[in-house]
Amino acid sequence: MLLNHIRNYYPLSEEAQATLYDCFEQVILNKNDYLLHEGKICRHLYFLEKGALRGYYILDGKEITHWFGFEQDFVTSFHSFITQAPAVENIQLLEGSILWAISKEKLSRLFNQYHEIERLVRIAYEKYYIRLEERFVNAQFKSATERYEGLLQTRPYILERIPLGHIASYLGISQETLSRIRSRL
Amino acid sequence: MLLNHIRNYYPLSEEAQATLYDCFEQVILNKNDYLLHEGKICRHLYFLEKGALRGYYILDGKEITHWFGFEQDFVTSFHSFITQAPAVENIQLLEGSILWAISKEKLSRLFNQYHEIERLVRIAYEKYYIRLEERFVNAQFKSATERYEGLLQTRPYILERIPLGHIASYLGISQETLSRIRSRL
DNA sequence: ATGCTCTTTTGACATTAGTCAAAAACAGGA
DNA sequence: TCCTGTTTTTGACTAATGTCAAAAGAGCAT
Repeated sequence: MLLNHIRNYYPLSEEAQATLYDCFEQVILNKNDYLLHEGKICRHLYFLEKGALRGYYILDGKEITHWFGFEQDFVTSFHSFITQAPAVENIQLLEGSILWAISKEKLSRLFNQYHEIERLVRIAYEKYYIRLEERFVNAQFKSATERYEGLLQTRPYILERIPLGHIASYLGISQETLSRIRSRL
Repeated sequence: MLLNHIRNYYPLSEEAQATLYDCFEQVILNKNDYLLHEGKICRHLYFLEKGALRGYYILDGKEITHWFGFEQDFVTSFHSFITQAPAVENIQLLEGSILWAISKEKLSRLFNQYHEIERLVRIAYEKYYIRLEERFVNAQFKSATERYEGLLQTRPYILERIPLGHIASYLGISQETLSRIRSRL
């Protein structure tokens, strides 16, 4: 699954593909388990083979879910993973999941070994950056209703798999407001 | 200036530094000139030696300024530069400025030539990503007043150089609201 | 100083979204 | 089926922010 994903989406030589694949280790976790707790340093990047999870942090005593991960996503606490500083967020499983983990050290070694793997990650960052830019624009300049409609169009499956409370906080609105938006449509 | 900046902030071999530097060309523009118009493809990355500019797009007939660039920033329309699709945003000079431009083709050639330059850009993306993540969290989960106070603390110079209307839209609030927040503090 | 333009502030009112509390709907286990 | 805990919806009220219009202030050329 992971190997297929790499093969299909990333233009790597056979050798680099195999070496990359060998660096991942399988992790299996249950619903409500934590992949990362606030305050810990996130030392791994994960590929999510099956399942769902969320990143959230606490603001004014409330949980703010700021991203979800699903099948075929690479996930981590980017801030902590990049800086190796303690995480401000928690990563929690929303469903029982199968993941594949690679440590930051292994990844760095791969960068030295294969220019093409570092390129791949550079390009992956470009894509992540663009997506985050879109979300940023949505967050700051679109109304709650528009954000909800956008989510409906681009990732409707989220609405079926995730409790409304998490989705409301992901959209940056209260659960009551989300409920009212839905009843209006 | 550009060369110094590269020397000071990026760990490159002398050879790579020199080659990189040679790929930039100076651009001088006046206040209110445009570096990029909506609909055009952005083919260059710029280093801003002196001056100030903003990226904005039109939403519901209004200009939305979503970023500013100042001295020593690398700027471009990231979305268009990365995807080579027509830009949705405009980049406009807020002051007469001195810039240095490098084309996407030249940069790609440098990536092939020097692994270390591609690494540098990969790392730069990590930094940009983290900053954008912070702005995103601010936009979605902080109040207008908190966003203004944050700007005051982290980049007070913006407030002296940029008209309030642009700043309000950068903060995602109306100019009137910004004016009222300021009078309260 | 005068007039012109652009920027910033103020006022009155409308709209959006948040909060708190309670009711309704749903889901899973005994 | 009934109970229990969780999720979702509804109601009443409040707070934050937006909109439109007008006034005040600043900068600059004449």
